Amino acid sequence: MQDLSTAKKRCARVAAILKNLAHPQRLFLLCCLAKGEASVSELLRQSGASQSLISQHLTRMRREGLVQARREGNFVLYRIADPKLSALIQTMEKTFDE
Amino acid sequence: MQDLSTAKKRCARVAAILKNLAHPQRLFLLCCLAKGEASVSELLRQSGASQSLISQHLTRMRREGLVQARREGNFVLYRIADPKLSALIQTMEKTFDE
DNA sequence: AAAACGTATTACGATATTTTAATATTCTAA
DNA sequence: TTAGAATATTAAAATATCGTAATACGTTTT
Repeated sequence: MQDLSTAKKRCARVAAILKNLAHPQRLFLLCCLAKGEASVSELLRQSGASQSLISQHLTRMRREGLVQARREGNFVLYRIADPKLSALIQTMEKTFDE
Repeated sequence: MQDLSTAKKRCARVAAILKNLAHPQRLFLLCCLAKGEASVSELLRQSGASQSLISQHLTRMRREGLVQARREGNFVLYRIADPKLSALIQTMEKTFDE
């Protein structure tokens, strides 16, 4: 175990990440991406939310470093930046499965 | 794997939980409690935040079912309600350790 | 080069969250 | 039974987040 200020710093870092996950639509997007790269169109179809909103969510998560994007022709493909995050999301899905 | 609407419902449920964790001070409180029951005074000492604020955070998390409380004389002892949540928090601490 | 497609950005009102300060409550001990 | 310690509640201002609508941007196709 570590000292308090270290623990607090970690909490600040982790909380900043969790702010992104703490929204139903963003979490859903991340769950989709935890299964692999996906285009905005695909995410749009699955989520059912508006184009603008999805794009804003993705932009935000890219800005915060949770996801990365690459363009392929007309499409933009998103993926989760850090395998640790993928793992965490899948853990959460299993944990709150029932 | 399950159908989309099931996945979305789960995301809604989980996001509601994560909203509580997505705050540095609340996450810190939960990390403390993940190690075992603690009084408000103890949490207050460790966190260093104001009495009112800590109490509000705890009240909120109790309302949302993340923690439970019992009174012991003058003190109120808090604990995490669901072992699953304790486990998740410890997983997160390890995951974002470095 | 214009049209069409996929994605991103901007602006704004509505709503929610966070924090501080002041006060109230509950219990114990004198 | 009053004082004091521990905790909770309330109110209100400051700030942040959310969703919609309108528009812009980049790429491909015609």
